[in-house]
Amino acid sequence: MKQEHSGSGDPAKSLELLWRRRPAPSRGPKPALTVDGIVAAALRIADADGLAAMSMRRVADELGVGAMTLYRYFPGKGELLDVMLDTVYGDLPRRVVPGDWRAALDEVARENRELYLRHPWLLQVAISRPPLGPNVMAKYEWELTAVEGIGLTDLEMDATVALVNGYVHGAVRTAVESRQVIQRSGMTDKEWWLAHVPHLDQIGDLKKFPLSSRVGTAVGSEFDAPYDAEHAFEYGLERLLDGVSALVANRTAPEG
Amino acid sequence: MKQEHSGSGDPAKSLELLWRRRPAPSRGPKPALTVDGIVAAALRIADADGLAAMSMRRVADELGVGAMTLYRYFPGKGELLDVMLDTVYGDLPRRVVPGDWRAALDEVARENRELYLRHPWLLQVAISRPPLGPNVMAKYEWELTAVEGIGLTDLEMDATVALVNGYVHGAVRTAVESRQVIQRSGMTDKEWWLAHVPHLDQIGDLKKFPLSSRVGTAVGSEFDAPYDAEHAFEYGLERLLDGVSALVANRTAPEG
DNA sequence: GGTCAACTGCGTACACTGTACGAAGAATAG
DNA sequence: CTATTCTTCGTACAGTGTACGCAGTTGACC
Repeated sequence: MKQEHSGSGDPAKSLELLWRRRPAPSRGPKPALTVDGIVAAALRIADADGLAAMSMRRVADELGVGAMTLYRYFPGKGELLDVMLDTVYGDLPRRVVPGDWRAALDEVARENRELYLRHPWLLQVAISRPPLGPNVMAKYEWELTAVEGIGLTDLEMDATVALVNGYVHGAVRTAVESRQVIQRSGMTDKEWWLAHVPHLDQIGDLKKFPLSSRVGTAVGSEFDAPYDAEHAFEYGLERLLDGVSALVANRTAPEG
Repeated sequence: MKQEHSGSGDPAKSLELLWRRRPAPSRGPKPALTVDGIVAAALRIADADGLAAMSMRRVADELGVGAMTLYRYFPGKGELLDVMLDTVYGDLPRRVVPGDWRAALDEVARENRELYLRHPWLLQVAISRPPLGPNVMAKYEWELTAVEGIGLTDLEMDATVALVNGYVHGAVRTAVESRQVIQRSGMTDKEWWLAHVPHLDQIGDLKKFPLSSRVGTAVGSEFDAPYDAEHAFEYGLERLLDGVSALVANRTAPEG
């Protein structure tokens, strides 16, 4: 996959766009479009057909204008993506679970998971140096709230939130890739495995990989894809929170 | 980022390519290239300039042939990527640490990390349904060895290996993205943050995000990028293995 | 040795991409 | 009324993966 990148323009212009602070022009003709309208069209396309289908020409077509018209509203595609990101972050419920850090982190993980599942193209946008729009800021604040006041340092709070977010990203990416490959190929994972095994055994000698054969077969016969993804997510999240729990316990009673 | 996909051709052809079992043709002129030569050229480009730079035309140029010539050796770009993947997996040392599952899993994580750092383009290829070449098989076998015989079920073994691999993928992706964005923008994260804060405060009122301000400042002043990535990796891996540890302890002494 | 089938290399073409440039027209300030 | 600013958008450019078909080379068979 190719990564899609944010706009690298100057901070002032980007923040103006994200916070909708562009001063209305006085002199020329009235603009036919709005930033929100363009973003909505782009989101419709990305949600339905993926990020690869979201070209500037396609978005322009959706709005009934020429492709270059969009460049009057956004410096480039990167900035459009930035605003799309901040916009979908606005859909997070951001429920706060007070008094129970584990339940709160669990909620953070699940809301992020839902968001990725609703907008799979999010998995493909690079988010180091996120666009600092209102919803990106609110999301980070909400996530930190989950681990505030439980004895972690500021640095550990940030690392923990990043850890959970990274985990969710990876888990959903795997699940979505699996879902997409099933659709594209018209084969389940089990069918795919069964189509390969005979050739593989003849050409590469499966007996040289006893653990892979045993475990691979167990996984293939036990799981079908959606169930698998669901359980992998639950399994990993539990391990992760157990790990954080050990740290929190250590911070709460360090003189032991 | 756009995902790059594997070839979807029939298993026989793909496995033939991966295991180098293509019968040498008897009739026509001798081929001027070899599968290994093409893969080596493609790897040189991908390692140096990234996956986006690795176009069929560029690989062909590197070898001094026309673009379409490559299609005599690979059905398409996807299959070339498959063989590239299996090839770099061959560079893993695959050191076995006997008798200590935690050290063994740690080794798995670190070797995978090194591999991703050496070939960052690996982060962008989708690996659900990996190409079943000799090195892909050996890697999976080696990873399962780390968690064999410690009381986990076959399903838990697979889930644990997948969890560690997913974690490493995510951690390295974050680190590499950060490294790349610093290079492209010529700004460190701290400089970037300091360039945004004044505009952000004026336009969006930072006082509404007290935790973000506090933690963000702490992170910004304490870390520079490479140190940050290193520590984030260590921190997360420790949490993860602590979580697995809790499960293993539970399986070892379940009647407590 | 001649013939034919199989094989290799590769030029051209097609439908895409993001976006630089500049022309044509509309709205308003003076 | 004019000058300025602002809009829409056609055209162009350098890329992408790869389908198609042609020219030339080689070895197998008669």
